[in-house]
Amino acid sequence: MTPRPVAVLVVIFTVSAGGLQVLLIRRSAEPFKDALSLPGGLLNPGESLQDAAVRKLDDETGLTDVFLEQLYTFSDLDGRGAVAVAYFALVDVSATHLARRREWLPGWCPVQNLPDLAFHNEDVIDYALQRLRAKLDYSNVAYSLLPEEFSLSQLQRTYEAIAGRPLDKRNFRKRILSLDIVEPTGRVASEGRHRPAQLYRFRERKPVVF
Amino acid sequence: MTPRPVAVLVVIFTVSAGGLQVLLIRRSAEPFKDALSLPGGLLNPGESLQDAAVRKLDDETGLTDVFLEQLYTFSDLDGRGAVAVAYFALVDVSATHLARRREWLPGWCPVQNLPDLAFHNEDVIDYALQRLRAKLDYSNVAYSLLPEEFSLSQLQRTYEAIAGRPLDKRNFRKRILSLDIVEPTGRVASEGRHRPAQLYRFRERKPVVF
DNA sequence: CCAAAAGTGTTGGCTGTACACCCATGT
DNA sequence: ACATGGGTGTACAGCCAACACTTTTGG
Repeated sequence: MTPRPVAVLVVIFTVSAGGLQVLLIRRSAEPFKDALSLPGGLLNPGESLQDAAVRKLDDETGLTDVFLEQLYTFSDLDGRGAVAVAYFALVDVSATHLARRREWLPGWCPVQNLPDLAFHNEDVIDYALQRLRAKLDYSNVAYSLLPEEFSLSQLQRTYEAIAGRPLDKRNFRKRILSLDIVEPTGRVASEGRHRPAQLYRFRERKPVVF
Repeated sequence: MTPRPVAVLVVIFTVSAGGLQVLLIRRSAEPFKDALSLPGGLLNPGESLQDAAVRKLDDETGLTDVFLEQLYTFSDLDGRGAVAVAYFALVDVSATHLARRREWLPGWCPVQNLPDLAFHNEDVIDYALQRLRAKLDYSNVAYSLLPEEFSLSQLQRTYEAIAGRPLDKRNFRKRILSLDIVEPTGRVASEGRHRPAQLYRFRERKPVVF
């Protein structure tokens, strides 16, 4: 048993409906048939871990050019044998095209009140959430959760959904602007029936650490 | 090739001779026979990743109760096929008993001026060093690099060896003491031919984050 | 004119950094 | 007596958190 099955798991987060959501699928095979779990699967021959994670993410969301990072490698999720390398990804819900399978559809689930999941996948999600919260404080990862153009209020709502608590508006804007990770586009958003908002975009659409 | 060989690698750091050192071995088998590399090996049947890393660490140093953390999982170190899960460990050099094999002995090598290593192991060490430097700033990991009792000057030298730059003595002491991670033992060190130093010990001999 | 969200500054506390001298010991 | 490392305090600057009102728009 020295050569072992190697799988990748992907924790795909998005912010939607004011909350942080994670993508779950319904398993169509044993073990844990019909239980909910994270998307994942075995490596193809010759495939690297990163490639497998990108492939899985693409399968489920149709996206490839988003934040995707290795999280942790588990060897005890199925009790024995298999090694599972977990990744986590951040996607803009408005850009995703969820897979439409004959079997149970994948769907978004709020990270508050997760149901019971196969293979202790709750632990994997908890770990990913910790990492995401930490990275929010010292990197621009949120670029991958929003459309190209967005208002500072939208950005703040995204941060609040992840942090799980309200943030002070003036302090938030001061901090984001002083970090110089976003720039105004010159355009304004007329969406909503309220005062139009200045739109911004991230200077870099790839991970940057402060 | 879906089931794959799974190996663990261990980056074992210590501070000695005023510098940060890493444990290297000389390979006795192909590929890269006779090249230097990190210690590592395949998982035994039924063994978890953590268990394999602990076993490897014990093989090389005789230590088991030290800081050991998963680092990253590589799938391209040997060009193809094998998956290598890297761990990193911190040991007190005065407590280690290096393995004495018939083959080439393991030995400490300063992380400044590493030689060429098998399997791009330099990259693994660089990554581990980044992580170590980061953790030094927000955790008590240094507990695993020092004997039970130590002076604040010793602790400072340890921090300086890892950071790679001198630190201000008064600021260092203020910070460490205000973090409340160490406590005085009441004993003093008469070692050296100079003024005796107050000895301290870590309150927790396990990882704590600030 | 009302509801809803956008936008905007100041203050006080805390934290991190720079900086220099005296003391105890062994040789 | 001198060389070596141990031990100590202050002052300034930058950062973060708390806090409330005005403006613009659509309905």
